[in-house]
Amino acid sequence: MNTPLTIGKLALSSGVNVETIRFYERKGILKQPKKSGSFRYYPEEYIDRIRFVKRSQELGFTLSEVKELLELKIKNKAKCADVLSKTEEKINEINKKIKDLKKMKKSLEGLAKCCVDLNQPLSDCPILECFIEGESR
Amino acid sequence: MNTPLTIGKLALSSGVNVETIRFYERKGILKQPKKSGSFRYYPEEYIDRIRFVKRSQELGFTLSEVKELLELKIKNKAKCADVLSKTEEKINEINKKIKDLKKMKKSLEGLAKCCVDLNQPLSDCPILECFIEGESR
DNA sequence: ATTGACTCCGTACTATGGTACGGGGTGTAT
DNA sequence: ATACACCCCGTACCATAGTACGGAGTCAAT
Repeated sequence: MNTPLTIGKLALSSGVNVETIRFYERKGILKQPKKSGSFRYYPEEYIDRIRFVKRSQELGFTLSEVKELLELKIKNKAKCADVLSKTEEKINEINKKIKDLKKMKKSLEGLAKCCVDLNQPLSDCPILECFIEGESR
Repeated sequence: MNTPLTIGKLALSSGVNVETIRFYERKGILKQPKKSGSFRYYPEEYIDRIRFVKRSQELGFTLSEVKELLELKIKNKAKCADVLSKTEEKINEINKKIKDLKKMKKSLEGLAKCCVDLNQPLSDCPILECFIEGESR
C-alpha cells in the first residue's frame, strides 16, 4: 500500500532510534521528507535507505563515506566506476587488517606456547617482545 | 647507548603527539617514567610500547583493550597461567574480528562483481541496490 | 646570564556517532 | 471533547580518542 510512515514507525521498521533518524537528517544523510503540518511522513523507501546506512557501517564505512555513496546515487552523473573504486579501496583496507590480525594472532599463539610449560612469574614471560617482533612497520 | 628520552623525542620517535603521550599516561596506558625534577625521562622501551598501542588500534582494539594487553605484562605477580587465559581470550577476539572482516570483504566483493558495465550511469548501477540486498540481518 | 626551545599542568576544545531531555504541539480513538 | 500517545525542536549530554592552549618553569648552549 506504500503508506507513508511517521518517524516512530520508520524507526521501528528500520531498527534504529527516532533520534538517530533526526540525527541523520541533520547530518544530511537522510533528506527531510514531505511534511504534513509539522510531522514528517516517510515513503517506505526510507526503510531501505536506513538499512543501507547501517549495513554500510557494518562494512566499515563511516557516516561521511556513506553520505558520499548516497550522493553518488543522487547526482547520477557519476559512474558505476566511482562506486566500484570506493568499494575496492575498502576491500584493500580490509585485506590489510586481516593480514595484521593474523600476524598478531600468531604472536599471541607463540606467547601462549611459551607460557604453557612454565609456572614461572610473568616477569620472564615475554609478551610484549613477542608482539613487537612481528615487524609492524 | 639507551639514552633516556624527553617526551618530545619520544613523541617524535614513536610518531605520535606529545599530548597523546600525556593522554595515555592519564588513561593508565603508559605509566609515568622516572622524573628528573619535573621532566619525564623515558627509557627507549617506550617507543615500542607506543608502537604497540598504535598497531593494536589499527587492528581494531580499543584503548581499554590495549590496556588489558599491556597489563598482562605489567603485573608480574601473575603466573603464566593467568596470562595464558587472557591471551586465549584475545586470540578468540582476533578470530572473531578476522571472521567479521572476511564476511565484509565477501560482501564488498559481491558488490564489485555486481557492477559489470563500468560506464553505466549510476542510476542504473546495481551496486547500491546490491548493498541493500545483501541480507544484512 | 640570557635566549630560545622544550616541558610542565590543567583545562578546554575537536570530531564521530549517537542518546536523552523537556516543554510544547498534534492526531486519533473513544 | 478530551485523554494519551506520538511528534516537534533545540539543546545538552555520553563515550572514545585525541588536540590545542596558555602561563609558568626548566634546560642547555652561547
